[in-house]
Amino acid sequence: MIETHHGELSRRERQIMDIVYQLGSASAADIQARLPRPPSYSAVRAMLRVLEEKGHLEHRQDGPRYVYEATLPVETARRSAVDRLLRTFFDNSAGDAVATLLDSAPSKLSREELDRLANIIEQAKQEGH
Amino acid sequence: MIETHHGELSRRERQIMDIVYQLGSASAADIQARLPRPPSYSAVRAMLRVLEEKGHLEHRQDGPRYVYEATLPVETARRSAVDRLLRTFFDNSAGDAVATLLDSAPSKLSREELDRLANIIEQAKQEGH
DNA sequence: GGGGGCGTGCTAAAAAAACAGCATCTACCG
DNA sequence: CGGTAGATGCTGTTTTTTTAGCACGCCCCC
Repeated sequence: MIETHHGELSRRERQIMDIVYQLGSASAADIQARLPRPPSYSAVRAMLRVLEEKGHLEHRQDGPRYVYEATLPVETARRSAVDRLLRTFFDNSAGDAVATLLDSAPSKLSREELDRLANIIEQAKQEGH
Repeated sequence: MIETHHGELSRRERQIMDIVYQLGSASAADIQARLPRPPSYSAVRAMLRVLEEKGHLEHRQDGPRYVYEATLPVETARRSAVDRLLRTFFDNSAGDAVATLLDSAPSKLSREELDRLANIIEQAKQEGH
């Protein structure tokens, strides 16, 4: 079984996986550019190779260079990250998490998004009842 | 400046900080019991000492033993963890994150919680407009 | 009052991670 | 053609992490 990017990864490995998930796919140079206190290019490639050996990443050739992607579907990794966040900081209460998200950055939510969310909630009420 | 528990922590350190945040406060034994593939008791205490030196944890005496807590307020760490999740997996869209939370575990949200969330959304609509 | 259980501090060693350098290959361009 | 730029594979070294072991102190109770 392949682990998700948390829990069993080293510090740099985790940072790299985060970047890959964020970008969708990335070259060694992309990753180096975004790594905090970036190490040498060689170092980055060495870690990419390890992550590939461990099964977390895979690469395809894109012109002259390698482009890496996560082997685990992003939905799976996301789900797992959300679960972890819920467990660690919200005592598994999705409601609390949603509340935090909503009142933290209210201005960042457009009218359309708010409507969409209201719909989802409405639907949940129907089903739940 | 003290870092949050992500980004600059080693694997074990991160696991420990997660446990501490989850429990609120914890003894060395508590932590050992919850660590995956638990190392020796001594090892756990050594890491706690390091985390304290680095400023991530502090301890108080509780009867015969030390009880550790995070120095960073849980709200701060939570906020930072949420931001990270948003950035990594939701392209900074709080709306998408909420949607994921809502339709992932709908049954886990009680009627009361749904009402509460609906209120928050309603309020956000007012303000936003 | 002494032995066991349970806690701590400290230190050293083993294992893993992080890193950089070099050799090589290939494509392109003057 | 050659040489330069940019890519990879590989390997060795340094640093950090992870771990266990040992000595010491305190409290309890047999």
